[in-house]
Amino acid sequence: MNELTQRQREVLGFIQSTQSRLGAPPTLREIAGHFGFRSLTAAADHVRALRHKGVLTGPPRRARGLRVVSAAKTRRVMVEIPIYGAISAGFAQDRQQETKGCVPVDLASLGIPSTARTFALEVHGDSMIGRHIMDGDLVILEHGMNPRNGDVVAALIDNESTLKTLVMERGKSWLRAENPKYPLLTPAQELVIQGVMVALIRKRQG
Amino acid sequence: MNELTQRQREVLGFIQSTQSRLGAPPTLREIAGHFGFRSLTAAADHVRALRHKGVLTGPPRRARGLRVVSAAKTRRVMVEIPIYGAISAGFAQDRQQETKGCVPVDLASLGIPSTARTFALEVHGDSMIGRHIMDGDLVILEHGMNPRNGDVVAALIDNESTLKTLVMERGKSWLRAENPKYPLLTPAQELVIQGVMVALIRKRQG
DNA sequence: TTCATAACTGCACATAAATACAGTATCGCA
DNA sequence: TGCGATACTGTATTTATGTGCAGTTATGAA
Repeated sequence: MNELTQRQREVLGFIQSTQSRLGAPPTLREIAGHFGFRSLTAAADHVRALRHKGVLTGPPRRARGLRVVSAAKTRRVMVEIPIYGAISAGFAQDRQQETKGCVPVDLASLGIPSTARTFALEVHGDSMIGRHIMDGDLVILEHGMNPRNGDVVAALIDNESTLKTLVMERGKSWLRAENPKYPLLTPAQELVIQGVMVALIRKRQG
Repeated sequence: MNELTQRQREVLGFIQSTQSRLGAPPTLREIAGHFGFRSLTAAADHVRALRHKGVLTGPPRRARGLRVVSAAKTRRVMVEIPIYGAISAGFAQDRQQETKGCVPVDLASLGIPSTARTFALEVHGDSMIGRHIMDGDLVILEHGMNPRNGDVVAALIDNESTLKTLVMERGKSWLRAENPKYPLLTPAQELVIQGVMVALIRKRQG
């Protein structure tokens, strides 16, 4: 009953990110514009559903009157940073339970578009040193994003999340490993692409 | 010139408190209602004055379009990101005027300690590729921080901010350039160290 | 004095925004 | 088969909101 659909999660995520980015929730027009709706009613329907399910509130008939209810859970995009390899097969659903570490990061403040499917990986080892990704770096990824040729993606190999470079050639996709432990090229179709790298954060060693 | 009157401070305070309380800035009517103005123009005048004095911004003719600028001073550390080379000799004082680009970044959310002397540089070229710092990366630096051996620091060379590696040996400090354009080693005493790198942010190419 | 500015009142107006209403299409379910 | 929910298109209507114009009062500087 209280479950949100995929689309509703996307709309809620957009409302949240707009709130933290601009300091005010979006209008129905802005929601419709962001998702490409040609009708305001589409956005209004989603907002009505989110209101009905209790995750949105606020006075009616007021400009930018939306308020996200579960502020503690959802006001900011909290990126979950699992220890290397913690993400396993049942990705989308079980993500919450399987993360061992969690660091809150406000991606909107970085100008990085963040949705409900944004997550992060802490890099272990020098396997991606060819792409200048170092041990200890934080890689921000987006699940379900359409990758482009040369993008760094996370794939599930031997029950571990591994970063690879996506290579598209003659209509086929390959994953180029920068880690000698694995074959240099792997057909992308055989693997689950967990996410596409959208940003990287490196901190000075404490 | 830039001083706010007592009344203007009150209005600004109300806008700020409404923003943090409700998640959106107030409308002119709400401002007028709170202060007992019987005319909207009173509120509009104050907002116009606050805009003119630079503490308020945001798009015009938009519902709840006000945005408080002073966030940089009070709430969040907004990091100024000058285009490469924009930082020149008069560093601390003239920083505001000389920045060409500016991106607000909430460093606290990254777990990076940020002070008034935190700033950032956008990296141009591959001169720091040896430290896996790529073209287009955002380097967050701290001015006045005590550097450690091997830290990446920004130094002023030929009126440009240049990233170098600090090497300490036998009580002496050297700057190791990763850029063939400059001598490999430079005595650190002869140069002004503008800041020590504390973090790095890399975004996916749009 | 005159002028500028701050701090308002009061009204009119254009538009930004939310909402209502009437449909269409798909899907799972009983 | 019908029903409800989801996910939309398209149009119209009402409300909310920002802004413009004209005028008042007070204060302080030229």
